[in-house]
Amino acid sequence: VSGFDEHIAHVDMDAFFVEVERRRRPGLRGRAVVVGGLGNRGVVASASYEARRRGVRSAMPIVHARRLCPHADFLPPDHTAYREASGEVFAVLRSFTPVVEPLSVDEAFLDVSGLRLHYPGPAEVGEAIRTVLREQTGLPASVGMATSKLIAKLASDEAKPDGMVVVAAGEETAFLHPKEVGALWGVGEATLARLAELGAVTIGDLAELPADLLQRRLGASLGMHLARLARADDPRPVSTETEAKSLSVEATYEQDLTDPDRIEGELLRHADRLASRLRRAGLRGRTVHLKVRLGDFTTVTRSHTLRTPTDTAHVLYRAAKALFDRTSARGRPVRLLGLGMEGLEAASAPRQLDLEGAGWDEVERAVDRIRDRFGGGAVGPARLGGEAGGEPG
DNA sequence: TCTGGGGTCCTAGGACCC
DNA sequence: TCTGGGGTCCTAGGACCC
Repeated sequence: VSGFDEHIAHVDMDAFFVEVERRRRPGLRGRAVVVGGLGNRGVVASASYEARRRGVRSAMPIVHARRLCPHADFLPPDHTAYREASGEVFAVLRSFTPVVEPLSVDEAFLDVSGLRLHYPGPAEVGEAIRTVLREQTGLPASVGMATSKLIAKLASDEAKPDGMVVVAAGEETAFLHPKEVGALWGVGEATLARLAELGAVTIGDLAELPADLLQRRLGASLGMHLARLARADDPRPVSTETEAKSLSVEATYEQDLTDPDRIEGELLRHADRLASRLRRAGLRGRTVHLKVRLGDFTTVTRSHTLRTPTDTAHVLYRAAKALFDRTSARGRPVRLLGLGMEGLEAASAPRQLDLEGAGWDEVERAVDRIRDRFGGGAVGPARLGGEAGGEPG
């Protein structure tokens, strides 16, 4: 006997940020722990299962979490530590197979077909992944094993926390149909409401609806996608393609901004951070996006496509200011400012001479070198008065 | 309770070209 | 003088995910 059909693994780290904190602060074990922005406008990024038992959830306002669970330890996020731990996790996953598709810092699909001859069955593969992750990183993970991405992902949900679930070939529909439509990847609040209007509560209900009806109500793409998923029809392969399509930075302010000088200063700071990240990634971008959220939470975006791709703060800042002037946000309270870039290409790609931005590339590349040697705060735009600039470390 | 930050993908209208 | 259909690019907004 050799081989098995359940060759797709979905690996999902349990309460990832919390567990990374516990790894270096064992005193946090067994306690309710919440990681998230600590300001008045912060939300929960990760909650331990002790806190979840009290009703704390991801994306919940932190003030709400404090009310539900006042005795929890509340920690600010340390993204540098999480990025590093994520690197350890992915190194372990790639020691099993090169066919790894990252979904986020703490989640991935693996195609383990290549391990068929080395393990008696999918359960042994799943448990081996969990065991090695635990040994090498000290972090708990849940694993789902199945014949498709759709079912493997739902299986890992069921395995949580710190467990493993195999859905055997042939059992997909029986596993899938009793679940609620909201369990499907891609069904959020808005789609849930529309499906409820159609009388679809479970995935089994959804499978009864004709695809063309779903397409009319949900759009061509999502409608067809859901019609197929509900029938357990999911041939998507595990893909190792990971090229970034966009890069962005944004910030929500403790108090809404109204001072135009302050707003320009923040746009400059964003331009500087974004340009720095682009250069570090060896990328240039063509389309600049500005995002402005006003005090009443309405959000407007403006974008502009440059003639020539750029990675300089100078060009980004000029574009950002011009875009802001097109929003009618001037004089109104600003809750959030974001700056993004898409239409990315490798910085090594041949480029036309851009006279307007000429000269700035070299200046800013020199800034990068100084930051690499002396740290992110060593040098920045004069307007910022030395209080910020660049990426940490 | 009052809503983060970093992403991906989709829709739809208008411009422009063939 | 009035009118095709398709393709691509740009822009704005929205849904969704972790």
